[in-house]
Amino acid sequence: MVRKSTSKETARKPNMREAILAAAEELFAINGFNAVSVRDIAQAAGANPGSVTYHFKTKDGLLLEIYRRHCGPMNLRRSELLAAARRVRDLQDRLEAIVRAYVVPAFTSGSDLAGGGARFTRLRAVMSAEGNEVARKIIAQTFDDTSHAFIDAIHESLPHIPRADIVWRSHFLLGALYYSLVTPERVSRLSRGEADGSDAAGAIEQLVQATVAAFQAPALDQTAPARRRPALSSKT
Amino acid sequence: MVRKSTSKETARKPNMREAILAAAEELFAINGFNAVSVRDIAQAAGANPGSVTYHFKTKDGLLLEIYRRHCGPMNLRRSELLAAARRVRDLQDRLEAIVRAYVVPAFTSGSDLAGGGARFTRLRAVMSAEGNEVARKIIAQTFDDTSHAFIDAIHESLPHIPRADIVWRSHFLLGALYYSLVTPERVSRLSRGEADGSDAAGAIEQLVQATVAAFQAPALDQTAPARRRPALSSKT
DNA sequence: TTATCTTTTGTACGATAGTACAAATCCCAT
DNA sequence: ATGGGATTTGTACTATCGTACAAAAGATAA
Repeated sequence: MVRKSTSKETARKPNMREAILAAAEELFAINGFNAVSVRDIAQAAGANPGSVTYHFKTKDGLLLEIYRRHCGPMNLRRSELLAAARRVRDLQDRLEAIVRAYVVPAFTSGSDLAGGGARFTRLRAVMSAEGNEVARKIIAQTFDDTSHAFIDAIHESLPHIPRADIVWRSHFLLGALYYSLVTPERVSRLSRGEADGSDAAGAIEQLVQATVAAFQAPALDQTAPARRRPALSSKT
Repeated sequence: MVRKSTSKETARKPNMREAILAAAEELFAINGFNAVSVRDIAQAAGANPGSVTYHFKTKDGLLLEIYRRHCGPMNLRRSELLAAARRVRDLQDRLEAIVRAYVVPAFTSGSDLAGGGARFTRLRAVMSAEGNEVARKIIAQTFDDTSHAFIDAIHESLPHIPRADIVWRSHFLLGALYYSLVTPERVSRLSRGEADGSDAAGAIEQLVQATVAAFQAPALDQTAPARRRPALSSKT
């Protein structure tokens, strides 16, 4: 409280560790884990390569710390919003509130961390695509509980839909969410400027609206042997 | 026709070039571009590292050739299916046919190439997440036309929905499609075995059903200033 | 100030990356 | 069979990777 920072991003010397974390987060989220070297991170943070080793021991350790930094606040925020959503009476409104509780923190959580949660969610998307081992372990540990909680909540508000269908649809939701953060410029390009893929609020509204409708789609009758199922090679 | 191959995957010496392409495609699709070395590819193909340089000059050239190999057949198949879908009279059925025309080739095209198009689509997903430059250029050149054609077709069958909304929803479709191919095991895990994420036919049905519903969702009224828009920091 | 602990710097090492290139080998028309 | 182009092999070069580690610098309490 006593020491005021210069309020510029070139903070004099409050925490080199934080600078490295921020730089790594940004670079990993944009270029992936493997394409970014420790030297790249150090340079972006204005630090020495050896300093990264000192604070985080290894490159994996650095990624691990990034996850640790974000997972807690994000899942906490999700839990709060989910709890509130569960109390919504109208089933339609409740479903929307649940979806919103899942989506919003992915764009905005970690409000104290500059840049918000969107960058971290993008990082998760990229790590997922790269099949990063460190990320995979943390995800399974940290996010599966949350995912199950959301799936259960959605299932409660849509009792006539089989759980498997809900899992699929929430999977699609996560994929859509990830992809929106990975290539937002594609939306702008394909819409010829009518939509802005980088506008978080707009993306959230679109995503929530589309996803709620997807969840409400009729159940996929898996007992009936496929009404019509075209193409697809006959074997396998 | 005269020469019969041994029908084992260790084909004696038909085409080392093909073996390298197949190995690279598989490794890139699973581990990403940067995590796979030319030596890894050569070893998986039973070839010498220098042989890769001989056939494809550079690692980028190898990736480029993979794209060239698949883009043509896949977009051709999509065009055929889209043309057929456009002739469907019932608007509801037509929308489903259009979505199916977009999704099915992503899982199955390149029928002559072993493994089908799912591997290539997964590769595209991973390259997209990694922000691969080579991939980005080819995508913009090759897929934007196809994407616009589908968006237009969907727009025709849903004239009351703004084009921007349709762009967003087709973007979500692609994200969901990608993610389904990147981490199919997540579906199996979260559904506790009730659903099989690796079952292409099942994934297609789920994806089509959910996406059609998403497209049919009410238009997002963007003139009205946000019915209710919670959370999200007030600034920015 | 001085002693001690923390942090940063500079540098080096071994491993591995992409690619180049000459030699060896294979394939096939003549 | 043989000559010649296509292909494969083996190896080497340079660059960069992650990481280790000793020395320098900075901070803190006595």
